[in-house]
Amino acid sequence: MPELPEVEVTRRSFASTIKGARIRAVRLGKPLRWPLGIEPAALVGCTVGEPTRRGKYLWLPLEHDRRASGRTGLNGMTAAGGLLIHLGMSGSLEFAAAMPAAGPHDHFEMTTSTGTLRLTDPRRFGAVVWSAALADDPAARLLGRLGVEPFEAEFDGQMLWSALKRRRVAVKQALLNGDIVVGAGNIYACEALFRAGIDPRTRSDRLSRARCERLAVALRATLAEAVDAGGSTLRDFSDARGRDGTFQLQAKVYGRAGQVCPRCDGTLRRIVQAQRSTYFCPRCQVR
DNA sequence: AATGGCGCCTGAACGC
DNA sequence: TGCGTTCAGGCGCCAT
Repeated sequence: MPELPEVEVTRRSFASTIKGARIRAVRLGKPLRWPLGIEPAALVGCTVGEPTRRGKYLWLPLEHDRRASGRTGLNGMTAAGGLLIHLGMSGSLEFAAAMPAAGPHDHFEMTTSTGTLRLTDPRRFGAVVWSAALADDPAARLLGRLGVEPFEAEFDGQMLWSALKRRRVAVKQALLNGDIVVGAGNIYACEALFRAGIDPRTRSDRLSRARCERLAVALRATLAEAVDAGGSTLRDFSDARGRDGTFQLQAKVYGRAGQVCPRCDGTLRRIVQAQRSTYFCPRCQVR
């Protein structure tokens, strides 16, 4: 499931090769979570800038190219702005010079001068949305509720503590919410809490400042290690060059109910919080 | 403002 | 073999 590491790994795998590419054609498959918001033909002729990431979203800036002639959109206009991309639950991007024929789960495809970018997303929780600017709607509305980036200096134990002390939900849910700090989905929230020795059921406002410090460090380290491992490939994630991730092999608790805790020899458990599986060690993760 | 629950989707795994 | 059920979970949205 694409969380911050998978999105970042994907970004790095095609950022430099797509930068500067001229869009030649855009085709859509079945509807994704939200409509594109612009005529696909209006994107033709734009040049793709450097892809960036915010939380689990990717932003592909599009620029006008003054030298461009040829195809234009409605009223002779081409679209600048950019594309906000979310991989949802089952999405992955591929960018390649030669692309096999589109399959039934390929729902967005953009042919450019240096290769084709394709979004494959069987469950269609993902989205590709055009926005005139990152600061304008719809991008602004989608990104507006997001918390801080975990690798920014602004995110630290103090900041986490002051945000959590106003919440009463379980700390696992607070992490998943993404309005305090972005990036952790179910896998990395579980792993970070294990690393910090914190019971995922702990009420957010009951965590001491020192434990928030540990959690902030643990979350950062977990996400960084996952990026280094190329993300987690549980089923079908791979980066834009088709490379699988390996973090699932070094996960300490996720998906390991019944196994021995790698730290204390207790038995790992699976519980359900907010209709989602939580994996943890009831012995060495304390409230 | 914070919180809990719902719905969107499809494929895999499972029980009968 | 075939069918129905459950599960996977990101996240906007709604009601409370």
